[in-house]
Amino acid sequence: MPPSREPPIEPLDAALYDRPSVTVDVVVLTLRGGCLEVLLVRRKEHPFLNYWSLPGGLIWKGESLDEAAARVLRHKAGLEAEVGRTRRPGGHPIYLEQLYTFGNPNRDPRARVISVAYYALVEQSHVREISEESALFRLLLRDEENVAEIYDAKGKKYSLAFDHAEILAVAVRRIRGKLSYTSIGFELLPERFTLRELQAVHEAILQKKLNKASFRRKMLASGLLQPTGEFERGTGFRPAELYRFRREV
Amino acid sequence: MPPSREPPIEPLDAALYDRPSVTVDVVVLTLRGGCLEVLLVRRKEHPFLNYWSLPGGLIWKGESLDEAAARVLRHKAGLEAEVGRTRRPGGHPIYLEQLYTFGNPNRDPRARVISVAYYALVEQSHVREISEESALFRLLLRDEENVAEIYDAKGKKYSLAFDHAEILAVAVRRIRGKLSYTSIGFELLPERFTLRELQAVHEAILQKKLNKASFRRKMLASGLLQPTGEFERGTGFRPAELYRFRREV
DNA sequence: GTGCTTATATGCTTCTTGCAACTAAGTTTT
DNA sequence: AAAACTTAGTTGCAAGAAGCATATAAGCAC
Repeated sequence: MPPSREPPIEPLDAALYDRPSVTVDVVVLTLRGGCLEVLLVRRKEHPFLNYWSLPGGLIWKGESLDEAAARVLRHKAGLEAEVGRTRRPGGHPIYLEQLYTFGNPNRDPRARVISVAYYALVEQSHVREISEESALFRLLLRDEENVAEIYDAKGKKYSLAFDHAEILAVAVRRIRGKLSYTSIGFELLPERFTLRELQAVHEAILQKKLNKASFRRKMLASGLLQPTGEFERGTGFRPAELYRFRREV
Repeated sequence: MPPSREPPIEPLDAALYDRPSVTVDVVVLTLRGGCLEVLLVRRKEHPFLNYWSLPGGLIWKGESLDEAAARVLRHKAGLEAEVGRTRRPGGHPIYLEQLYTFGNPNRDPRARVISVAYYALVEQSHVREISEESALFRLLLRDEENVAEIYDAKGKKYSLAFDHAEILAVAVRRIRGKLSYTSIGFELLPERFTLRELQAVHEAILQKKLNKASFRRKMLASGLLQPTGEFERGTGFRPAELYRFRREV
């Protein structure tokens, strides 16, 4: 039997239950200049007026969580995505996946808000800073820290609204973990890319230098790369071969 | 700018928003007879009256998701847990961690219910079938399938309430993934255990045989094991040494 | 052509993993 | 008591993966 001191599992009246708002927040990540960057939007309301925050919104009736995340991505980042993996007009998919759910009772001072966080990996050229109220920021996660740090192009550091710095930390850790046993590393690259670019993606996510020869051997042996026979152009110096990610063998 | 055909991100009236119930469901896993088993409870209400389901409950006011999961575990499984990792009276912690959030609009036919799923790993001797309305079932996840299968001791297969078979599939896959780069393998064992038992845990989770010599080498080299100098007793045949999991080096 | 830079390949060493055979320590059988 | 049996634990070897250094190749500038 359950301990007698505890309240019963079902409270006698509905007042004990919570009926929270549920939102979806999306971590849109891209790679620029060898660093991970995240798309943030400026808040126009209290609390955290004028703070930068993750794009997000309340879920709607009849909409799944995945659909809500895709909608937020579409409206606040101008990106078409779907959890399976859709192809955008350009032909390259956007990777979108549920990350974690944040539900501490006081994470929003106004009311109980539970946020289901998603993350999206987007090729750099497709992230547009849709309005003056959205921008890309450099993302840095130090070892052992449970919040990520955010910097603008000038190196100025920012505090984020709500628990969003914590959400970013969870996102970076998740991506680091999945890098080795999934193919998410390709999601930040255009359809055709060089091995050097692929290595840069891995190095940015893991925040450490990798051995060139080993990296090439492993990638080529994985069977995930399809050589296109084409090469970079106008690089100065020897051009690298372009590869394509081979989905499904 | 966002496409003009889409509704605005913030609907004009609140009728578009959903204000769902939020519940926590807990996947309590243990190991018995070389198989993963899961604790299920029998439903006493419609829908899915008399179906077996995951223990769960609505979140309460002022309670975090982690706390709600621990409360469900306490009341419906008689287990003390906390997400960090607490020690129960016996001295062994219960591993509890958020798994994934399920929010399809029709997963509960009565109303919109979003469920934040957790999973707990429990040493076999501590799982009690608390009442006649709870029991352990064998858990099997076939490759490529997106729902898990549930069998009782006689080998009879059951259908679960709601999307709970899908939740179980996600749980098994998550644990499989984390087995190699975390120490969750120890959470299903008592404080002192043999290498053979540890290997059995890994084999049950991965559902494949492992090589004895390689497994031993890797485990001993990991530095996670502390020999106790003590040995099994009354085993018939040569007794194996007992090891302890060394938390934090 | 030379010199510079980056791409790509190769040889070597080290570490890991899988496989098989071996020794060790108990109990049971004869 | 000795032999047989079963599981615990070790060791040697081969195949594979990963780190490191070096060599060759291909483009550009001069």
